[in-house]
Amino acid sequence: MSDAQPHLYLVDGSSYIFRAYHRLPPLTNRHGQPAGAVYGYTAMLWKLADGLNKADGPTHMAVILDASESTHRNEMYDQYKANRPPPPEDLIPQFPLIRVATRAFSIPCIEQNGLEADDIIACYVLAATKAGWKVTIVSSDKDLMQLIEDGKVDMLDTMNDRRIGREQVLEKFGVGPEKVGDVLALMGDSVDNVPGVPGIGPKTASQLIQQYGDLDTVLASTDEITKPKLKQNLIEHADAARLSRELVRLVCDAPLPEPLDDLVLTGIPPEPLKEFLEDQGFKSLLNRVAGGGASSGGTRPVDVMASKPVAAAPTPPEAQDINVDRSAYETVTTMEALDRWIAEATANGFVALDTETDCIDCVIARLVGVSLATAPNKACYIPVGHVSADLLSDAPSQMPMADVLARLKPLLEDPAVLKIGHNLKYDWVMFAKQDINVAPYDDTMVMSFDLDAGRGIGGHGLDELARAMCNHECIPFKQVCGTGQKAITFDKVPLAQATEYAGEDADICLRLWQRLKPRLASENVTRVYEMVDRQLVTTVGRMERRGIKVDRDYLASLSSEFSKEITALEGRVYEAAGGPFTIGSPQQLGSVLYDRLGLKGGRKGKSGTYSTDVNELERLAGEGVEVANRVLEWRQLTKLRSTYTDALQAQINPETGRVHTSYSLSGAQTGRLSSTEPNLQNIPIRTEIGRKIRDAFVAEPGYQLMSADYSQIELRLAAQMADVPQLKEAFAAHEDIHSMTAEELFGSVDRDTRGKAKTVNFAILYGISSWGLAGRLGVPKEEGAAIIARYFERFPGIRSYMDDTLAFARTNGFTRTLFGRKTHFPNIRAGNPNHRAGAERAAINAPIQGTSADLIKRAMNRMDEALEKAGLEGVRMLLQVHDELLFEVPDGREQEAAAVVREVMAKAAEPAMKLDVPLDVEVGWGANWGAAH
DNA sequence: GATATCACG
DNA sequence: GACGTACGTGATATCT
Repeated sequence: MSDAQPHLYLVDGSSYIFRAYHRLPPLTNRHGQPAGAVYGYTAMLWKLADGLNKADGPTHMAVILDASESTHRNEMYDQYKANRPPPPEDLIPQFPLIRVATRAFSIPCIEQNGLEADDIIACYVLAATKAGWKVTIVSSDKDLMQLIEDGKVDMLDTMNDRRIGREQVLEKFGVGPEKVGDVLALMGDSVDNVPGVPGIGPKTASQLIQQYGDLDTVLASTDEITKPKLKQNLIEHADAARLSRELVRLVCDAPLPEPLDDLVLTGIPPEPLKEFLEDQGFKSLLNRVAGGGASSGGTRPVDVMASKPVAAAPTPPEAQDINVDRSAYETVTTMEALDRWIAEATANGFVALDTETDCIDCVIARLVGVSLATAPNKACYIPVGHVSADLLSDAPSQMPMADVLARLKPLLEDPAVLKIGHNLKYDWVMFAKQDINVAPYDDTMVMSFDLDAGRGIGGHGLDELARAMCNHECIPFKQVCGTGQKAITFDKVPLAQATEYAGEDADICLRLWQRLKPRLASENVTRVYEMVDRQLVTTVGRMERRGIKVDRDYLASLSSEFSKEITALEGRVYEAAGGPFTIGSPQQLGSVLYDRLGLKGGRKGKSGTYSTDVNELERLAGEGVEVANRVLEWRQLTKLRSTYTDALQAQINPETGRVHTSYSLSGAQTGRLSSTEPNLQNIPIRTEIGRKIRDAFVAEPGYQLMSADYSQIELRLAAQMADVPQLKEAFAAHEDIHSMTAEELFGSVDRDTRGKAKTVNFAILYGISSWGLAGRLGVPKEEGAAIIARYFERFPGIRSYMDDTLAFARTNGFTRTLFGRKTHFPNIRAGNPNHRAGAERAAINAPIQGTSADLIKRAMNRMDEALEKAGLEGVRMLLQVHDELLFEVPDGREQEAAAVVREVMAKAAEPAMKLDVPLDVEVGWGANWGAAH
């Protein structure tokens, strides 16, 4: 390359690591320090340096960093960058590692007091172009776009591999690079706190500069401007605009800290690099060095493993056989024996435990026995509530429950003894009812969920895990208690059998813990386990115990109201159909509609039966088929009656008079909670008639129900994670996001375009297809495709977010949320394109839905303490519905409670993370849930 | 136990 | 270029 033109690559290191930090999972290095951004940075440098000797690759290279806090800009304007939040806590330790990484590549790392990285870059650009070199700036900072010159200087955004030249600048700003500074001066920059002119954003700024040529001319021509508000702002803030122009002007005449020729790139000496990669534990990169110097190949970020596994296993770790000897378990019926087990557990420092009860619902269940395990095959069962199996025999010999609990309490609350449970929420509530607060604890079900969500081993139940991880079959509950009519409760199970069953549960739980615990660190899920999900066990346990009051009489009257209407509707449907049939049977209904009445419609589904779902019925109704409407109404009312008004009454706990749902902590693969028996996360709200059900959820006398929900949280997170400036700015300005999208996509905002934009926004979150979108919007598929294309064009970050997420998922078999939660997608590499496409859509959605779940979980974990601190211990958090929390608040304390709740929810990401988008929370209250919205 | 439908975010 | 008609849940009724 002796006579080739030198090509200098200038890497904007500071801006890169911020973006890498937000875009990459929160990985840790071999020392357990956060290293996600460092990893991303290392992979990027590798890729760049690998371009040596390739067409348009670097011959010279340097990394530019910000050295000092204060520069000449602060002398001009003391508020410069004053609003900038401190970096996230787990990014701070990564800054120094950036220098270490750069040195490991033997690439110069340049910083200079009093100059920002942007200025140093400008100086080098000027010097290099004067010498006839080509320059590529590796950054996506819009300030640096001022430096672009066709054929001489371009920019490279390595996150999405995009080259930025004059054309791209024109596209973004509507003006060439030489005028970018004027546009920036008018629009200002909230991140750097460059004031700009109020009311002027990118659109107006660009238009003014296009019209008048430069900033000074704009400011001198205010009398030509017709819009009164704009004119006034330009006059009033002319000085701010001039100051802004100076703030965004890059210094390009400072002396170069290192001469140009010293930046030459001759190749990367392998030894220092190897040493660095080994120290960090970046195994996949290390393998490439070992393969022989700078090699080629993709540098997609892969999971950083601590010491053991080399790459993220696409399949779960293999099962390891265990030997279970149930005959070794002991039935404890004397104080002496109990004390022996307690001493053993205390000396051990940990103990696995399980409770047996007479009912699956922990709020009403009574304790029957407790099992403990201190080592494999070393388990015992302590019966406390067994009764005789029939009227003829006596109850088995056992200690009084009160005595046993009094002895167990110190152990269960001993801060030096870790209590290990499987789905410990259940056991925690059982003991909480006896005034025992089990702590500290681990939960093997939650661990399994955090490690293997979506991994295709089914659920995370003890029996399933024993099978998948240990090739062991647990005694089925059915075998002990029977099924159907003959089923008995556990208190009637003979002690010998009970001991084998219960002892096994504790024994297996302990073995699972021994296998799962070390994987948390090595597979980088410690953070989400410790900071989110483990704490949630007791948070949710407390909520389940509280329950929510339901007005039974009101539900009963709704029920009969619905019944009357249902009967009336049935009469009309039968009349139209020419005879009675089972409306609830889709088969019969289909045959009535399409065969007997001869309506036109399609077959659907493998079974070859007619589809009669809402879409079909609404289509028929639209064609004037009256009976379709009646069936729809009938469906709605029977659904409401059977699922809600009737079922809910039956769910009221006779002891508390309240409904206690059970939240599953490991039910939803994305990290959401799910609610069962009853499901309180799908109480109607979308239709007026359905909303009446919400009015049945009431507050105790002297209390109000207060609802607090995150506004548009998933779209906000999409804006954050995909790093879409327009969306982030719109949220920061509390604009209506669907209107803003409508403006961008269709050029105008009215009811129709806003509605379409809303659909498009959701489509994006769910992993879009042009067919699907077209179907939803009722437009031809070409138009659907065109809208998607326009969306990607207007919000380019979305495209790269999707590409990056899918590439990551394909490489690693899982995705991660901002807090590191993993969701696995075994089908992401499926041969069946249908399965694969499904996995891809789910993989695009999971980080967003999952991050939203992480956030509200963090808020929930902090809520009780925050309320207590504010003197609001009377406020009780009752329900969670994905982005909503429902509270019971003493009359008169609503305002105070709202303030605390809002604060905790809005700051849920902190201090681990500082989001660019605000998390707005809408709060309302009233006598019932319906009124609280 | 599978399938269809529909309630929610 | 084919693929398919949005992501995540749980409850109920009907029919096999």
